[in-house]
Amino acid sequence: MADQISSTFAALADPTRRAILARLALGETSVTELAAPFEMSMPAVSKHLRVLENAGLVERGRQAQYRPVRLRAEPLKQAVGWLEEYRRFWEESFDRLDAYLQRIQAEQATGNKNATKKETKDAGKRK
Amino acid sequence: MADQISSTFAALADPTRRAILARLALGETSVTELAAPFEMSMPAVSKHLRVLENAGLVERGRQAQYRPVRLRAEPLKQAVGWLEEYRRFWEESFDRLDAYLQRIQAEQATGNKNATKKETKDAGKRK
DNA sequence: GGTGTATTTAACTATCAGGTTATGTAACCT
DNA sequence: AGGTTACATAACCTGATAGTTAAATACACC
Repeated sequence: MADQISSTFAALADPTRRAILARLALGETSVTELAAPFEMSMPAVSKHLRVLENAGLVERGRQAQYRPVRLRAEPLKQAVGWLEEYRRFWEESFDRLDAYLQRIQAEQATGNKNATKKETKDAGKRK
Repeated sequence: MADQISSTFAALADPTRRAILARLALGETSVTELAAPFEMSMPAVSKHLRVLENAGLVERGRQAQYRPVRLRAEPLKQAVGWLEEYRRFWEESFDRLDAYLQRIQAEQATGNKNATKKETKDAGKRK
């Protein structure tokens, strides 16, 4: 089995599974109800649920014939933690030209040395 | 081809690719240097880069024989946006019992209304 | 105890992902 | 021009994913 964060991201890579999680955010429900919106057989949904369960993103209960499914969001926390490391990169809001300009500017200013470290002085300038 | 967010998550689901992105956060570099830490052939790394590129997570330049690779973090923004929708779920810091207690409390308070039409009476009873 | 409902498991198929080796291509370096 | 360096592409293999239909299981209800 893969590491936790890999299986979390893998689970999230499928639109059906993301839709299932979105539904579960409204509250625990049955497999049949989860399956209803999809043009897909029940066993297919059952498999998606298994993937989500293996990733720790859902838990399953037992209640009469029903096996209620419930969201477990903890793994998402870890995923967001990983992504946050990159926040500064997208917050620099750069398109390619900006990036290029910033880079050569930085290079000229510092005599190069750490040209890839980005200096991004006026990153907020877009438009 | 899949939607943007699916291919972003799919790209992030592989540890090699996450390591590549982590390296790129330190600055743009060559394919060979990216490949160095891995026990894997160059073509394998090349494929990973292709996946990252298709997901919009890297850009590639051309500089003599080198084809420098550079991080593009914008798609991560969207991914984190999706995840943020679930933040409240993991911040509620709940184990299953907590979740159960919160749910019945809410149900009692609101006269049931959004109990997922299932009443989930003793859902917290695992074992 | 048989029937209906909810869901899983099994068996199968097709496609995709990640790896390999071998070969091709483009730019640099005498 | 010929060799080396840096990389990509092609062809191939293997295992995992995503779906299917059909059968099995579990419980509720009469």
